[in-house]
Amino acid sequence: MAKRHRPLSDDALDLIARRFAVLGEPMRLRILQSLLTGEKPVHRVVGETGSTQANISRHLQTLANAGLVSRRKVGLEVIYAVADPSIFELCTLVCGSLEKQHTANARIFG
Amino acid sequence: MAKRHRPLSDDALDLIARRFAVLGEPMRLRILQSLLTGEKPVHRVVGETGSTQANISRHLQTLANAGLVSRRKVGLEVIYAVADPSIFELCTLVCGSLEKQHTANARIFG
DNA sequence: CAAGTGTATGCGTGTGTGCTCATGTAGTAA
DNA sequence: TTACTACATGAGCACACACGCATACACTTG
Repeated sequence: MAKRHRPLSDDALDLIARRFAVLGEPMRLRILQSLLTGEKPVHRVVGETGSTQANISRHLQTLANAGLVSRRKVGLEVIYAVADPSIFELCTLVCGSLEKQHTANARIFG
Repeated sequence: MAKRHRPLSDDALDLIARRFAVLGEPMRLRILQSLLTGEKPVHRVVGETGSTQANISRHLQTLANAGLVSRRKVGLEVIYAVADPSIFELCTLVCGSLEKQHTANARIFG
Protein backbone atom coordinates (compact mmCIF):
# COMPACT_ATOMS: atom_id res chain seq x y z
CA MET A 1 0.00 0.00 0.00
CA ALA A 2 0.85 3.67 -0.07
CA LYS A 3 2.40 3.08 -3.47
CA ARG A 4 3.43 6.36 -5.05
CA HIS A 5 1.71 7.04 -8.35
CA ARG A 6 3.69 7.74 -11.46
CA PRO A 7 1.63 9.62 -14.02
CA LEU A 8 -0.29 7.19 -16.20
CA SER A 9 0.43 7.03 -19.90
CA ASP A 10 -2.08 8.43 -22.37
CA ASP A 11 -2.86 4.92 -23.53
CA ALA A 12 -3.63 3.86 -19.98
CA LEU A 13 -5.86 6.89 -19.50
CA ASP A 14 -7.67 6.03 -22.72
CA LEU A 15 -8.40 2.54 -21.42
CA ILE A 16 -9.62 3.85 -18.09
CA ALA A 17 -11.76 6.48 -19.77
CA ARG A 18 -13.18 3.85 -22.05
CA ARG A 19 -14.32 1.78 -19.09
CA PHE A 20 -15.90 4.78 -17.43
CA ALA A 21 -17.62 5.63 -20.69
CA VAL A 22 -19.08 2.14 -20.92
CA LEU A 23 -20.52 2.61 -17.44
CA GLY A 24 -21.64 6.13 -18.34
CA GLU A 25 -24.90 5.11 -19.97
CA PRO A 26 -28.00 4.77 -17.78
CA MET A 27 -29.36 1.93 -19.87
CA ARG A 28 -26.23 -0.12 -19.39
CA LEU A 29 -26.38 0.44 -15.66
CA ARG A 30 -29.96 -0.76 -15.72
CA ILE A 31 -28.85 -3.87 -17.55
CA LEU A 32 -26.11 -4.50 -15.01
CA GLN A 33 -28.59 -4.02 -12.21
CA SER A 34 -30.83 -6.57 -13.86
CA LEU A 35 -27.90 -9.00 -13.99
CA LEU A 36 -27.11 -8.27 -10.36
CA THR A 37 -29.76 -10.77 -9.29
CA GLY A 38 -28.14 -13.49 -11.35
CA GLU A 39 -27.28 -14.50 -14.87
CA LYS A 40 -30.16 -14.42 -17.33
CA PRO A 41 -30.96 -14.62 -21.03
CA VAL A 42 -31.44 -11.54 -23.17
CA HIS A 43 -35.22 -11.65 -23.31
CA ARG A 44 -35.40 -11.55 -19.53
CA VAL A 45 -33.16 -8.50 -19.39
CA VAL A 46 -35.39 -6.94 -22.02
CA GLY A 47 -38.41 -7.58 -19.85
CA GLU A 48 -36.83 -6.15 -16.71
CA THR A 49 -35.43 -3.04 -18.33
CA GLY A 50 -38.39 -2.23 -20.55
CA SER A 51 -36.27 -1.48 -23.58
CA THR A 52 -36.09 -2.92 -27.07
CA GLN A 53 -34.54 -6.28 -27.80
CA ALA A 54 -32.26 -4.74 -30.39
CA ASN A 55 -31.13 -2.05 -28.02
CA ILE A 56 -30.44 -4.43 -25.17
CA SER A 57 -28.56 -6.78 -27.46
CA ARG A 58 -26.29 -3.96 -28.59
CA HIS A 59 -25.62 -2.76 -25.06
CA LEU A 60 -24.86 -6.30 -23.94
CA GLN A 61 -22.35 -6.58 -26.72
CA THR A 62 -20.70 -3.35 -25.61
CA LEU A 63 -20.53 -4.66 -22.05
CA ALA A 64 -19.14 -7.97 -23.25
CA ASN A 65 -16.48 -6.29 -25.37
CA ALA A 66 -15.40 -4.37 -22.30
CA GLY A 67 -15.13 -7.62 -20.40
CA LEU A 68 -17.80 -6.59 -17.92
CA VAL A 69 -20.25 -9.38 -18.72
CA SER A 70 -19.81 -12.92 -19.96
CA ARG A 71 -21.69 -14.65 -22.76
CA ARG A 72 -22.83 -18.25 -22.73
CA LYS A 73 -25.08 -19.90 -25.25
CA VAL A 74 -27.59 -22.47 -24.10
CA GLY A 75 -29.90 -23.80 -26.76
CA LEU A 76 -31.75 -20.88 -28.22
CA GLU A 77 -30.90 -18.55 -25.40
CA VAL A 78 -27.77 -16.50 -24.82
CA ILE A 79 -27.16 -16.09 -21.14
CA TYR A 80 -25.29 -13.08 -19.86
CA ALA A 81 -23.71 -12.67 -16.44
CA VAL A 82 -21.65 -10.04 -14.68
CA ALA A 83 -18.02 -10.97 -15.24
CA ASP A 84 -16.34 -8.18 -13.28
CA PRO A 85 -17.61 -7.68 -9.73
CA SER A 86 -15.57 -4.49 -9.40
CA ILE A 87 -18.44 -2.81 -11.21
CA PHE A 88 -20.51 -2.81 -8.06
CA GLU A 89 -17.67 -1.48 -5.97
CA LEU A 90 -17.43 1.36 -8.43
CA CYS A 91 -21.14 2.09 -8.17
CA THR A 92 -20.99 1.92 -4.40
CA LEU A 93 -18.15 4.42 -4.34
CA VAL A 94 -19.99 6.78 -6.66
CA CYS A 95 -23.18 6.44 -4.65
CA GLY A 96 -21.35 7.36 -1.48
CA SER A 97 -19.78 10.36 -3.11
CA LEU A 98 -23.09 11.52 -4.53
CA GLU A 99 -24.82 11.15 -1.18
CA LYS A 100 -22.09 13.17 0.46
CA GLN A 101 -22.55 15.90 -2.15
CA HIS A 102 -26.29 15.81 -1.64
CA THR A 103 -26.12 16.24 2.11
CA ALA A 104 -23.57 19.01 1.65
CA ASN A 105 -25.95 20.79 -0.69
CA ALA A 106 -28.76 20.22 1.77
CA ARG A 107 -26.74 21.99 4.44
CA ILE A 108 -26.22 24.92 2.11
CA PHE A 109 -29.69 25.30 0.62
CA GLY A 110 -31.83 23.51 3.17
CA MET B 1 -22.29 -2.96 6.47
CA ALA B 2 -23.39 -5.84 4.29
CA LYS B 3 -26.45 -3.79 3.52
CA ARG B 4 -28.71 -5.55 1.06
CA HIS B 5 -29.21 -3.60 -2.14
CA ARG B 6 -32.63 -2.51 -3.23
CA PRO B 7 -32.71 -1.76 -6.94
CA LEU B 8 -31.74 1.83 -7.57
CA SER B 9 -34.28 4.20 -9.07
CA ASP B 10 -33.87 5.35 -12.65
CA ASP B 11 -33.05 8.84 -11.40
CA ALA B 12 -30.28 7.46 -9.22
CA LEU B 13 -28.90 5.46 -12.12
CA ASP B 14 -28.95 8.58 -14.26
CA LEU B 15 -26.87 10.42 -11.68
CA ILE B 16 -24.39 7.58 -11.38
CA ALA B 17 -24.14 7.24 -15.14
CA ARG B 18 -23.59 10.97 -15.42
CA ARG B 19 -20.62 10.79 -13.09
CA PHE B 20 -19.13 7.87 -15.01
CA ALA B 21 -19.66 9.77 -18.23
CA VAL B 22 -17.82 12.79 -16.86
CA LEU B 23 -14.89 10.52 -16.07
CA GLY B 24 -15.26 8.82 -19.44
CA GLU B 25 -13.23 11.37 -21.39
CA PRO B 26 -9.47 10.88 -21.64
CA MET B 27 -8.84 14.60 -21.65
CA ARG B 28 -10.67 15.06 -18.37
CA LEU B 29 -8.67 12.25 -16.80
CA ARG B 30 -5.52 13.98 -17.94
CA ILE B 31 -6.71 17.18 -16.32
CA LEU B 32 -7.44 15.36 -13.08
CA GLN B 33 -4.03 13.75 -13.22
CA SER B 34 -2.53 17.18 -13.62
CA LEU B 35 -4.44 18.36 -10.56
CA LEU B 36 -3.30 15.29 -8.65
CA THR B 37 -0.02 17.03 -7.85
CA GLY B 38 -1.84 19.96 -6.32
CA GLU B 39 -4.19 22.80 -7.10
CA LYS B 40 -3.18 24.99 -10.01
CA PRO B 41 -4.47 27.73 -12.31
CA VAL B 42 -5.91 26.99 -15.73
CA HIS B 43 -2.88 28.02 -17.74
CA ARG B 44 -0.70 25.54 -15.87
CA VAL B 45 -3.15 22.72 -16.59
CA VAL B 46 -3.08 23.82 -20.21
CA GLY B 47 0.70 23.56 -20.21
CA GLU B 48 0.75 20.12 -18.63
CA THR B 49 -1.93 18.60 -20.79
CA GLY B 50 -0.89 20.13 -24.08
CA SER B 51 -4.40 21.06 -25.07
CA THR B 52 -6.08 24.35 -25.89
CA GLN B 53 -7.01 26.90 -23.26
CA ALA B 54 -10.59 26.94 -24.48
CA ASN B 55 -10.85 23.19 -24.36
CA ILE B 56 -9.34 22.91 -20.89
CA SER B 57 -11.59 25.66 -19.61
CA ARG B 58 -14.67 23.86 -20.85
CA HIS B 59 -13.60 20.53 -19.38
CA LEU B 60 -12.83 22.18 -16.06
CA GLN B 61 -16.31 23.62 -16.05
CA THR B 62 -17.77 20.18 -16.68
CA LEU B 63 -15.73 18.77 -13.81
CA ALA B 64 -16.76 21.62 -11.54
CA ASN B 65 -20.44 21.19 -12.38
CA ALA B 66 -20.11 17.55 -11.41
CA GLY B 67 -18.57 18.61 -8.12
CA LEU B 68 -15.31 16.86 -8.87
CA VAL B 69 -13.11 19.95 -8.79
CA SER B 70 -13.36 23.22 -6.90
CA ARG B 71 -12.96 26.72 -8.28
CA ARG B 72 -11.20 29.56 -6.52
CA LYS B 73 -10.39 32.90 -8.01
CA VAL B 74 -7.16 34.62 -7.04
CA GLY B 75 -6.46 37.83 -8.85
CA LEU B 76 -6.37 37.08 -12.54
CA GLU B 77 -6.03 33.36 -12.08
CA VAL B 78 -8.70 30.78 -11.43
CA ILE B 79 -7.31 27.97 -9.39
CA TYR B 80 -8.82 24.52 -9.66
CA ALA B 81 -8.35 21.64 -7.26
CA VAL B 82 -9.66 18.12 -6.93
CA ALA B 83 -12.72 18.32 -4.70
CA ASP B 84 -13.65 14.66 -4.56
CA PRO B 85 -10.84 12.26 -3.65
CA SER B 86 -13.03 9.28 -4.46
CA ILE B 87 -12.03 9.90 -8.07
CA PHE B 88 -8.68 8.32 -7.47
CA GLU B 89 -10.16 5.34 -5.69
CA LEU B 90 -12.33 4.84 -8.75
CA CYS B 91 -9.34 4.99 -11.06
CA THR B 92 -7.39 2.62 -8.83
CA LEU B 93 -10.25 0.13 -8.91
CA VAL B 94 -10.50 0.34 -12.69
CA CYS B 95 -6.77 -0.01 -13.07
CA GLY B 96 -6.77 -3.15 -10.97
CA SER B 97 -9.60 -4.61 -12.98
CA LEU B 98 -7.91 -3.78 -16.28
CA GLU B 99 -4.64 -5.32 -15.13
CA LYS B 100 -6.46 -8.46 -14.11
CA GLN B 101 -8.10 -8.66 -17.53
CA HIS B 102 -4.75 -8.08 -19.18
CA THR B 103 -2.99 -10.88 -17.33
CA ALA B 104 -5.95 -13.16 -18.01
CA ASN B 105 -5.64 -12.41 -21.70
CA ALA B 106 -1.91 -13.00 -21.50
CA ARG B 107 -2.56 -16.46 -20.09
CA ILE B 108 -4.89 -17.20 -22.98
CA PHE B 109 -2.95 -15.75 -25.89
CA GLY B 110 0.61 -15.66 -24.53
C1' DC C 1 -7.66 56.00 -19.49
C1' DA C 2 -5.05 52.11 -22.38
C1' DA C 3 -2.54 47.81 -22.67
C1' DG C 4 -1.72 43.26 -21.34
C1' DT C 5 -2.73 38.76 -19.09
C1' DG C 6 -5.77 34.95 -17.68
C1' DT C 7 -10.45 32.72 -18.40
C1' DA C 8 -14.79 32.05 -20.20
C1' DT C 9 -17.94 31.60 -24.06
C1' DG C 10 -20.52 31.90 -28.77
C1' DC C 11 -20.34 29.57 -33.02
C1' DG C 12 -19.52 26.10 -36.46
C1' DT C 13 -17.90 21.42 -37.54
C1' DG C 14 -17.07 16.72 -37.30
C1' DT C 15 -17.58 12.48 -34.99
C1' DG C 16 -19.41 9.16 -32.00
C1' DT C 17 -23.29 6.72 -30.45
C1' DG C 18 -27.95 5.63 -28.60
C1' DC C 19 -32.22 4.41 -30.51
C1' DT C 20 -35.67 2.28 -33.78
C1' DC C 21 -37.20 -0.47 -37.68
C1' DA C 22 -36.51 -4.07 -40.37
C1' DT C 23 -34.10 -8.08 -41.64
C1' DG C 24 -30.79 -11.86 -41.02
C1' DT C 25 -29.09 -15.91 -38.44
C1' DA C 26 -29.12 -19.77 -35.26
C1' DG C 27 -31.39 -23.27 -32.91
C1' DT C 28 -35.79 -26.00 -31.80
C1' DA C 29 -39.85 -28.53 -32.82
C1' DA C 30 -43.68 -30.10 -35.70
C1' DT D 1 -39.15 -29.49 -45.05
C1' DT D 2 -41.80 -25.42 -42.55
C1' DA D 3 -42.82 -22.71 -38.60
C1' DC D 4 -41.44 -20.65 -34.45
C1' DT D 5 -38.41 -18.57 -30.89
C1' DA D 6 -34.23 -16.03 -29.34
C1' DC D 7 -30.79 -13.18 -30.59
C1' DA D 8 -27.76 -10.35 -33.64
C1' DT D 9 -27.08 -6.84 -37.05
C1' DG D 10 -27.46 -3.47 -41.09
C1' DA D 11 -29.44 1.12 -42.19
C1' DG D 12 -30.95 5.50 -41.01
C1' DC D 13 -31.91 9.22 -37.84
C1' DA D 14 -31.20 12.34 -34.10
C1' DC D 15 -28.74 14.18 -30.63
C1' DA D 16 -24.83 15.03 -27.65
C1' DC D 17 -20.37 16.63 -27.35
C1' DA D 18 -15.31 17.35 -28.01
C1' DC D 19 -12.62 20.47 -30.47
C1' DG D 20 -10.76 24.81 -32.72
C1' DC D 21 -11.28 29.65 -33.82
C1' DA D 22 -12.40 33.92 -32.61
C1' DT D 23 -14.11 37.02 -29.31
C1' DA D 24 -15.86 38.69 -24.94
C1' DC D 25 -15.09 39.25 -20.05
C1' DA D 26 -12.36 40.06 -15.70
C1' DC D 27 -8.59 41.84 -13.49
C1' DT D 28 -4.05 44.11 -12.98
C1' DT D 29 -0.75 47.50 -14.13
C1' DG D 30 1.08 51.39 -16.47
